[in-house]
Parts: sequence; C-alpha cells; structure tokens
Amino acid sequence: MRNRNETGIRSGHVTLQDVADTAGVSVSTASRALASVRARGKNDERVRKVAAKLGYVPNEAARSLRSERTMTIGVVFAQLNSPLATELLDALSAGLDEHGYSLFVATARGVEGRFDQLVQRFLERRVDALFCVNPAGKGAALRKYAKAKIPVIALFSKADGYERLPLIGPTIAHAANEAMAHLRSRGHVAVGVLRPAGMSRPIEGIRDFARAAGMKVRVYDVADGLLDPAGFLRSYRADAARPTVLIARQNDAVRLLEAADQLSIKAPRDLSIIAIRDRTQQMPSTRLPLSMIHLNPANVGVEAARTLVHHLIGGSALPSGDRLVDAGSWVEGGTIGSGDSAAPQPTLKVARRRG
Amino acid sequence: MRNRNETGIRSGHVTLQDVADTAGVSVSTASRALASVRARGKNDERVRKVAAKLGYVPNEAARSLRSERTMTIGVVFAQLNSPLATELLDALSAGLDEHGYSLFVATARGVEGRFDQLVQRFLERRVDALFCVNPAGKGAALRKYAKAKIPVIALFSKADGYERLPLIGPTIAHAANEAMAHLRSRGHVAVGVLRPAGMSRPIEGIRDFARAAGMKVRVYDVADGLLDPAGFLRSYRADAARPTVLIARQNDAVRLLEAADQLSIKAPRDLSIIAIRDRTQQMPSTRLPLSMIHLNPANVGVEAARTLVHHLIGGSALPSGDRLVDAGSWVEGGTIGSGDSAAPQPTLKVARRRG
DNA sequence: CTGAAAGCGCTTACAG
DNA sequence: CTGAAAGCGCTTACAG
Repeated sequence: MRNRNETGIRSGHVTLQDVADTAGVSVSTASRALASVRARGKNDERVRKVAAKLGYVPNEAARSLRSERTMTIGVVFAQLNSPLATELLDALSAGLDEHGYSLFVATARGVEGRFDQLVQRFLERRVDALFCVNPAGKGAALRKYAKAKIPVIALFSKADGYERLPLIGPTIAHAANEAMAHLRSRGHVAVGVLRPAGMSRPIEGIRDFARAAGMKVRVYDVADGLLDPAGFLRSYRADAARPTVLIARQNDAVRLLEAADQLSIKAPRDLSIIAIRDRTQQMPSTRLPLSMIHLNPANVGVEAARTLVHHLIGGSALPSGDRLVDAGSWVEGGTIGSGDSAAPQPTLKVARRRG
Repeated sequence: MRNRNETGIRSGHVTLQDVADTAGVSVSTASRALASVRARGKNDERVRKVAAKLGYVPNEAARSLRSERTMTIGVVFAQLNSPLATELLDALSAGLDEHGYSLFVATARGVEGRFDQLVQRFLERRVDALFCVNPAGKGAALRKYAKAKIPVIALFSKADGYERLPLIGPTIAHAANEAMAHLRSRGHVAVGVLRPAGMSRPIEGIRDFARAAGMKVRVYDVADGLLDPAGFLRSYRADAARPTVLIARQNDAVRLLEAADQLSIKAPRDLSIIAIRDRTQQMPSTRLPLSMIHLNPANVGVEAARTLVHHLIGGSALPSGDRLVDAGSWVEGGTIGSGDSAAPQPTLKVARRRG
C-alpha cells in the first residue's frame, strides 16, 4: 500500500475513493456522478467539483477490467518506416481518436516471426480490435482473436496465415482510367508494364485497368525485383513490336529515365513513361517531372476507421471479403509524348533492323 | 457474467482461474508457475502445459492494475505525417518493443489544444512514461505527471508550457562542420543563412556552426516563413558584399535553384547552395542534386529509447537539461562551386554597379 | 437518488 | 512449495 500524504490522498494518483471520501459520498455515487452526461442531483455537482479540485484522473485500466472493453485498438505494421505507412497511420489515428480510442502501434521491421509476436502481444493488451498492415507470417494468434470475438482487419495487403482476414486496400482504378484516357488521346495504343517479382498490387492491377481501357498490354517480369535499366532499354529498343509507353513503379521509372538519357533515348519523344508511386518508395528526383499515378493511402485509413467504428459502436457487420478504396490520383508530369510519333523515330528504326 | 461453454471455459478469454481449475491447483500456484522463469516443482510444468493447451493469454490490464505499472509508453506527436516523425517513431518503437513496452501513439495534427488533450488522455491510460514530439500548448497535465512521478521527455523541440521538460533533440554539428570544411576547401569565406520566421532549429544552429568554423555569416530573415525566391535573388545579386554560399531549408533551396535558373544565375558557378533537410519537408526534385545537410532523426529515437529504459529499469536519473544527439550527415550533391570564381562573374558585376 | 457489495483478472504478502 | 485472502480502481446490478 502506498503512503498517504497529509491530505489523505495517496501520493501517486487520486482515486475515485479519494474523491468520494472528500465529497462525503460513496464510491458508487461518485462513479455515477462522473459517468452521467449532465449532473442531476446536487450531489453530482459537488462530486465533480471535488474531482476537478483534486485532479482526479480515472484509471482506464481499472475501468476496462470491469467493463470488458479497453477502448484500445492495435495496429501492427510489417514496415512502419515508409511514407505510405505514415499516411495510413495518420488517417487511422485521426479517425479513431475522435471516438475515444487509443492506438497501440508496433512494427515488425521485416524481422521473421515478429509480426506474429506483435499480434499475440496485442491480445494480451486486450485490444478491442486489430489492424494488420501488410501482414505476413503464421497468423497462429488469429484463432484466439476469433474466439474472443475481437475483429481483425488487414490493410493494404495480406499474405500467408493472414490470407483469410477481411481486407481494406487501395485501388488506383480511377487514376488508372484517367491515365489510359490521356494515353489514348495522345495516340498510344499499347503499354508495357514492368512487374517486379512478388509485387502484385498495385502494379498487377494496372495491367487489368489498361486492358479494360482497350489498350494492348505487354508485361515484363523484373527478376528478383531488381531492374537493369540499360539492359532492359536495349532489348526494348530492339523489339519492333514494343509498346510506346512503359509503366513502372516509381523507383524503376526514375532509373529508366536516367538510363534512357545515357542511351540517347529521349523522353518523352522516343519513349513515354508512367511511374506508380507504390508502397515502399521515397520520392527520388529526376530532371523531367514524372507522369505519375500517385497512391495516397489516407483514404484507406479513413475508410478503415469508419468501418471499424461502425462495427464497434453501431454493431454493423464487418466486410466479409475484400474492400477496395479509391486511393489513386493521376498526375501529369512531362514524360508522355505522342504515340503516333514515337514509332518512326530514327534511333528506334536502327534498332528495328537489328531486332 | 459471461456464458460458459461445455468445457467450463468462459466463451471469450481463458482466465488464470480456468487454468488453475483445469490443472487442479489454486490461482496463486498457477500465477507463480507462469511467472517463474523456469519450472521448479512438477506442478509448475503441468500448469504451463494446461495454459498452453487452453490457449491462456494473460490479461495485461488486470496485471497492471495490481502491479502499478502498465508496460505502456505514450508518444504524442504535434505532426505525425512527415518523414522525420516516422523515422523517429520507427526507432523509438524498435527500442522499446525490445523491452516489452507497448506504444500508445497519437497525433495533434496541428489542432489547437489537441496536444494537451492527448497528453491528458495518456494519463488516463496510466502510461509508464510519455514522449512529447515537438510539444506545444498549455501543458497543464504535466503537473499531474510530475505528481505521479511519471517521466515525460520532449523530443526534437519544445515550446510554451512544455518548455521545462527535459529534451532529447537532434544536432547537426558534425555534418555542419564537414560542410564548412568543404566550403573552405573550395575557397568560400562567407555564407548566407535564410532563416524562416519562428524556425530556430536546425537553421538557427547552422549560423553558430558556421561562425565557429571561421566563416563570415549573414542572416536573412524570411518573413512569415514564405520566401519569394526571385525577389530575394535580385536583391542578393545587387549586394556587393553578398556571401558566395546560401544555406536554406530544403524547400527554400529548391525554389532558389529554380528561380536562379529563370534569372540566368547558374548554380554552382555563380552561386553555391546548401539545403538543410529540416523537420517538415518532403524531398522535392531538382535538376541539379542538392548539396545537403541531411537530418536523420533515427538516432534521436534510439537515444530516447535507451535513456528511458535505463531510467525505468536501471533506475538511472533522467537528463535534467537538454541533450543533443548527432543526427546529421553531409551529402555533397552538385550545388557547390568555387568561392574564388563566384565573385567576379560578369552577371554579378552588372548587379554590383546597381547596388 | 443512494450505499453496500460483488466482481473484472490478476499479484503478492501471509500463514501453513 | 502451496492455498486462502486481500487488494489494485473501477462499474453495475441489487436493495432500500
């Protein structure tokens, strides 16, 4: 037991008991006085004044032990240190704060098995719900969440043992359609998509959007996720049937642009490029502003917060399958030229002979 | 009371009582069996097996209610949505996770009075310690933290009612010295520092580092934090006694570079520029890679985590004053020319006459 | 409206 | 080593 000082208040925190004693009522009455939205009896008013004067701060841990809800939500990231992760967290945090929830945040930092551990740890914290951002691992603890009826939602993407979670993820459908419309208006009819190994979203999606927009699509697999831009451009140039536009994640797009410069391939005259700001890339600098499909995950955070709050407070059902939220925007930079003029460039004609 | 299913286990979580009952011991024994590092008696072994089989997950809230420590740490950000904030959080999170602490994260998002509110809220969560990142506001709740002996540490910077907190912040001393050495080796003897209103760190610091390195320093105040780059460059050019190098936060440096281009001032021939990656800027693109003092806040996070853990576990005293952690690196881009040749440029001579 | 009491799930002196 | 009991700070039926 802690020491009491001369006023009879324990040295650390003021408790409800202290407030009740000072106000001359029972703890039950004190509890109710503080809980009710507006004071009813005169006792209520007095209790509140005493609480304020003593600097009473309710103990959430004690409250939640009794009420079986902690007003706490866990967010586990596979990687936290990226702009996309931050923007998501920011939006999520704002949406949940508003309703009195506090966020536990943890990051696996790419360490094997760490994600699973953190999910388990948040179970011990008795979070009211859990968000898993790009989850991967065994997902063994998910059974316990299900058993305790604690909702778990995957964000962005999911893998391995987390595959069966409901997902709220980003889609760039709208922006992709804008981009395709723009390409068509410039006379392009075919695009090439550089797909790094293991990267399905959003690069994978762009292929389908392009096809749906009536474009011919050629997919180039980037082995091990590592692009050799000069090598790629050489064989690209040698290909008579090459598409006039290349779509690549931002990182690769930048390197293509640099390599093109070295090879005297002029963008956007000889080659048009669209970058996709995907989930892990910082913004590198280029001489020519990139035309870009910009992935902005804030919408995902907003939607995730709203969905969860509706479920937790309103009792609405959680989405059972995957839900895709519009999170793209089309930014015209300067790397898209005319599709008609791209083919007959002299530089490229030389290549055609060789191919 | 919740329903019990056929095995006698409550439907939600398995409790210690459940484990004890199944193992045929008292809760006290069960508690001790699970708490001790290695099993001693044979009872201990059995309890552990039962706990594992039932999927027992200890309730941290209940534990902390008894033990008066929550193994929880609060982090309140003035702004979370910036690369610097993320890098800090990432490092902080890693350093504290390791010791079993979970992080509550919240952000004020620049809303008036919000920071104070969040600090108060974490008091209700009974965090074992609190980090305030760039705190500003009344800081009224700090008295309660002090009374409850909960350590509070400011990170990066502090203001207003948070002024008296101990601070762990970044210093770019090392990088600044490297930069100055480089400037001197290129023949520069004077630098100009563009100081936005209200921005003290790290721009303010650079002035002192430059002076300490024997440079002549000229400070330009940027009114309202908004730079008119073309206007600035015109009067700069007209000044016969102008320094040959300008140091500005990254954002301003980029705009200076663009404006210089318009005015036919060639960098680095006519003007050398150093950018400082300060706390709020994203990385914009420029044609010429910026020479830069890069602020990397991860070290601050690592140091903050270490300091706090030493205090919480080791019992060491918290730093009473401010502690500055080396967090800069010098990156030579391409915007520094020769100091000797900069002065006699024809373009600038014309300006000199007018000045 | 009020108070006494039970209980949330744990830990920890206290006896045996 | 073990168990019964008290207690952490709350909330919430239950009587009055």
